[in-house]
Amino acid sequence: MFDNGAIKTEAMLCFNLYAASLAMTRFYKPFLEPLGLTYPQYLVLLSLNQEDKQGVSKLSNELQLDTGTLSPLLKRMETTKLVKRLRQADDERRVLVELTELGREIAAKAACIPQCIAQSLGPNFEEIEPSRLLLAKLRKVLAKTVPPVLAK
Amino acid sequence: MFDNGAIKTEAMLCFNLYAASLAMTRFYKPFLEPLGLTYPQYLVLLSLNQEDKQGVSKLSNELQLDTGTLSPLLKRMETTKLVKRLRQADDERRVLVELTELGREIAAKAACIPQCIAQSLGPNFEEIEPSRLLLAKLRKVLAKTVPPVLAK
DNA sequence: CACAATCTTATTGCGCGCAATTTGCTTAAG
DNA sequence: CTTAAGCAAATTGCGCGCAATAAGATTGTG
Repeated sequence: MFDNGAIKTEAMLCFNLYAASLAMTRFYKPFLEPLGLTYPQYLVLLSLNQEDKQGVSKLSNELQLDTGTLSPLLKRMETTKLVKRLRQADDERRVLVELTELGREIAAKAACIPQCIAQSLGPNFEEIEPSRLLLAKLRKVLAKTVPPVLAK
Repeated sequence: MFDNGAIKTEAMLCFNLYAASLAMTRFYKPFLEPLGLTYPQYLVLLSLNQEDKQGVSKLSNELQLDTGTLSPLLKRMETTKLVKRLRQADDERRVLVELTELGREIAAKAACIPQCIAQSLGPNFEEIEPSRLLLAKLRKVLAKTVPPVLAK
């Protein structure tokens, strides 16, 4: 109707990114719930299935989540028997996170979810998937660009 | 080195979306903090600046956040004097959210942030911005696709 | 009018994200 | 050996997201 000159959230990259990410997490939920997983737990499981016995800081670096997020998350995954946490013998500061047998089973079941998602979205998925490369680039650029308010 | 056949998070659309969204929110933080805003509060402010006196459910629909998120968020924005909440006279169920004078001032200051971000990212931004349309599409497709596990 | 069904918002509870601080361990320097 | 500096993980505190539930207002039906 009228346009008061204000920015439309719809027209902003950041809002569409934010809303799309939340929508994706919601979409995964019915797939993950039967497996007793939350979305970030699912990512941890995948990362460990790809490379087991990572330290907390390795996972932190891999998934770009800090220890304030990961520590309690891993504790919960330990109580649900998905992982074990063990102190590294030669450096007791480090904690290695290892998949249990159950963890590997759940990871195996979870492995097909991305294809399920893709299939659910049908031809739309083919159209959208190429944004993955742009998002990977965006994520890296954002991570390494110095916040300019602080620069100098 | 070795590839055990497991999925790489790096290769997944959903992970890149998730990580990029978090990275974007982090990137916004130093711009928003001086204004006393969090990222979702910033979105609410923009939405109200675009159209004032929206009901809670209108905002919910606009930003795709539910009332469990918005109710306490709006309450916090009321205590920081950014908005006022008033019951609609002819339907007391409804709550209209209105920008205060301060709210409009902060919204005005916040309006230039996207350009600041774009400028900070330099030529990378031009490369990445086109993903906005794909993300908008993704968000809509995800919202209206019936979760297939539940379908039938 | 009575009263059930519906609608709108608020509340509760839990799991993130993340800044700031703390704890325990390791290494470096005197 | 001692002590300071640095590192890895955990804890604390707060603000989301969101499911589930509740509370209050309105509408529809008899």
